Amino acid sequence: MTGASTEVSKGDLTRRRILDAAAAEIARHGPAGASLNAIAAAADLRTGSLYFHFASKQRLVEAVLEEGIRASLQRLDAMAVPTGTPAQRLRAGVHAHLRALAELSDYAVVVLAPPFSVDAELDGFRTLRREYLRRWAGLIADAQADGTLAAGPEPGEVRDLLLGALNAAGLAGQDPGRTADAVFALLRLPSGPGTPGGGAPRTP
Amino acid sequence: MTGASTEVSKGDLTRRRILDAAAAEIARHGPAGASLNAIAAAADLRTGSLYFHFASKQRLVEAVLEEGIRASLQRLDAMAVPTGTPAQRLRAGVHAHLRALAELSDYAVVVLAPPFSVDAELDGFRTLRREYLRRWAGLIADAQADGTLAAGPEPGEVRDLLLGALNAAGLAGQDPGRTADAVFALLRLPSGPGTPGGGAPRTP
DNA sequence: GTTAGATTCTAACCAAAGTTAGATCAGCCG
DNA sequence: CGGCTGATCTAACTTTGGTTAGAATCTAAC
Repeated sequence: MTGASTEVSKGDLTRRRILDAAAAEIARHGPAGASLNAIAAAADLRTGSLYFHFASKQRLVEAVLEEGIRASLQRLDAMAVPTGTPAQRLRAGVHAHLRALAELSDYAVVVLAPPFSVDAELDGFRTLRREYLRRWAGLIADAQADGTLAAGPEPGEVRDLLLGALNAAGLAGQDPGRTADAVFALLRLPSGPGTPGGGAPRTP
Repeated sequence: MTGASTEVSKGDLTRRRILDAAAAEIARHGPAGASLNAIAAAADLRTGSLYFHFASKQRLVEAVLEEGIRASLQRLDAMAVPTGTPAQRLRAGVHAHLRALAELSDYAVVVLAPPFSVDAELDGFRTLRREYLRRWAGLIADAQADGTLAAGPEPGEVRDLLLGALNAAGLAGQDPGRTADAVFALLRLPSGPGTPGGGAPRTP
């Protein structure tokens, strides 16, 4: 082998470059519209070279999807930890999702564009996505039990509505802080002691 | 000419068939992923025959977009007429949007999938879409002035959130009535005398 | 039944996209 | 130094997709 096991090899670097380029291209033109030529050019490579890192275009797309969900889930985990009241955790979740949207823009767009399903989605992606949705349903169920959210509709239903709203705002390039405030105001969430005043919580 | 002017000619029929097929294909695979071969096959035609009805694939896609927005706007007009309280009109608008989503499924998906912008969108489409959004911003502004919705955030911002939520539910295949009820509950909209109990208003 | 126009099919053409095989080059290890 | 492995490039091939030109068919009027 080349280099110590803990080091990032040269290949890992370009692999990342390819993923970034692919995410950008897919976000702009959809999975089908993203050409390997364009991706390779953006990654400063020749088209054929992509095949050293990914077995096929399909695999590359799947890798982008998986990466997007993975990073989103990670952010959700970091912010919506099981501490505080249901309302606080819900607010934290909203902030996490919006931040993921803003920071991973290209990856996030790809992940949450539901209409165009990539056929034969990777198992890893499905699993992570399911996990992400499950996590959210939990947050919502707690908020409903608590009276923070209306108790009528199913948690999964509410989750779809809420994430749909957040995604739309995120894709439109809205400021995460503003969007969060708007959502909380519309839902009439108490701006409790958890997150002050409405601004986004600080995180390094 | 063939046939009286008020009759639907044979060509008009197949034109419609092509549009339907194209909408379905685009909804499933995105504009770039929808191939003329697949569209023609679904419309029971040979690929070349499409060009008698549409000058290019681009034009066909534009026609689908325009058709989708046109039908949506028409439904909104029919239901959210300027009568009743802001809350009632808002509720009517929600129902209209959800019904459009359910009834025009393929066309609607195409219209509201924002991530993948069709380059060089047709002017007619842009105009109609703008009008649709303007209409909604009006509904929301009235509801905010009325106290029905929180007054803080901009109407356009709220509209994006609301439509995003509705679209997500609609794309997921949720029942329009259930979704409407859920939305109203979350927003704590008064279930006033306008639309009874929460069910979707009847319309032939 | 003939004719004109509308509609569809056939059969190509061309460009672009995904894919592959082999050559090339750089860096490390012995 | 000499060879091995990782990484990239080059140059092709194959398929698919959009597009076009002209033949063929159908429909409706005369």
